Amino acid sequence: MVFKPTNDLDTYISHENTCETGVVRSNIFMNYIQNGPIIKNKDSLVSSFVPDEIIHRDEEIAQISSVLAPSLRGYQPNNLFIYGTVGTGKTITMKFILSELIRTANQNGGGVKPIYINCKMKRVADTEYRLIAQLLKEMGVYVPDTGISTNILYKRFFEEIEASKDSIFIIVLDEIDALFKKIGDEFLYNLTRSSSELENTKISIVGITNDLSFYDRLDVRVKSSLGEEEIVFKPYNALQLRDILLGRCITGFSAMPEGGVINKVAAMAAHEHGDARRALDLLRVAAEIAERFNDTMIEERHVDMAQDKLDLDKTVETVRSQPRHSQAVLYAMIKLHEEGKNKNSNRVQVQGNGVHWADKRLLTGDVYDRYKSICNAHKMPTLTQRRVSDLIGELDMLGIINARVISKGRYGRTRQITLALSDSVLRKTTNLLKERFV
DNA sequence: AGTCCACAGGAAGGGCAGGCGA
DNA sequence: TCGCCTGCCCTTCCTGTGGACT
Repeated sequence: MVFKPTNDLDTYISHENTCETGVVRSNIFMNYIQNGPIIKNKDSLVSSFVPDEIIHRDEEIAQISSVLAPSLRGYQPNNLFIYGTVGTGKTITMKFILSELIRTANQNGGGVKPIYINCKMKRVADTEYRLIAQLLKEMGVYVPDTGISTNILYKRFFEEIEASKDSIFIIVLDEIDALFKKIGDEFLYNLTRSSSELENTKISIVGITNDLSFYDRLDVRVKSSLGEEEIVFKPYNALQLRDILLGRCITGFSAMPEGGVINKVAAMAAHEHGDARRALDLLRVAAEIAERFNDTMIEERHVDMAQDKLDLDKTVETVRSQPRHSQAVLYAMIKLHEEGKNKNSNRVQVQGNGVHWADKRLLTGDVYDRYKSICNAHKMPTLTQRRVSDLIGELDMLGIINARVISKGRYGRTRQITLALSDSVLRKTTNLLKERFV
């Protein structure tokens, strides 16, 4: 059988790693070498890549630079908060500015020490202890993962800071809202209050967040000790996204995409709140798919397939990495969803138009009952409803389900749950969970 | 207006694994 | 080795909620 490229993602995936005979060939990489890749420099096609020039962010760069510039003269910059939705270039702009700041500081004798930490990284800075430990690690100080009290850790941290005489530390906390959600704002208070007592060095904090209401939720005493400045990054529009993509195409591809590809990717990403990260992911995956099809150019159909693949990969991987009980809860929802669908389709056949098409909304109590029966069938201990309620909340936060609290009057308050998965993603997820719970 | 239901969700604490320091 | 510290996962207890029902 000769495999012809199609627009069907399942066909693509199922043939992704096979050959005509199903026998593994010894020259499996030959096609890649012979046909020549579309991708010239993959690094420049990922969202974390910091290019030499940041476009469409001149105003923001000027604003942030003016806030941080006093550090070059030995003065403490104001604390700064940067807001903006996902993929608006906050992180990349900040990293660009930090590299420029270091370069300029080095030319002028040093003294500025930026530390960048992503607070969303699991087991890196998702607790107060880990945050301070990570700050110390960034300063070259070994810290054990556990075993030391947080107070002692703070003490060590400020001792290290003080030892760096006449320096200005700029601590950039990316996704600071994630840390705030976990541990509150005490760490901000501790950092700002203690830093005001330092004699030889100074600390400034730059918080980056997607949450525009973040500052409003801080405690009053934290707000007063922060005394912050704020900058909001607006979403990119389709034209700006197109410019960004064109820039990355030049550095990333040896063959430019087909005519409408860039516009299509830009339009799709602009539709998703001007998300440049999504635009780059789409373009990169489309290029990878085109290469695997041995095509010489990225076409619009590759972009459509990339869109499906990104959604699929993200969700299935998320489900795969969940704890077993979370998977059991999700499996309970999928089973109830399937049964509801079948039941209603039968009823439609029997009763004609008298019954509405599948009511796919599930309730917490039903999900919990089914979850318990799945646990019993697999000899797993059952978690309490309280805990399962939290797991449902986590699945909601991950975007796998939509859960909304409703009141059914005297029949109580509950969560109304719907699956937030497309058909192809649901199929893959169901297969994955069936393997775990057969 | 008061009652009731089926939870939601906050707070507190238990048990566990693992590291540090005396 | 032991006590103390941590994070993590979990349970128990409790109060709050909001719309239907009486």
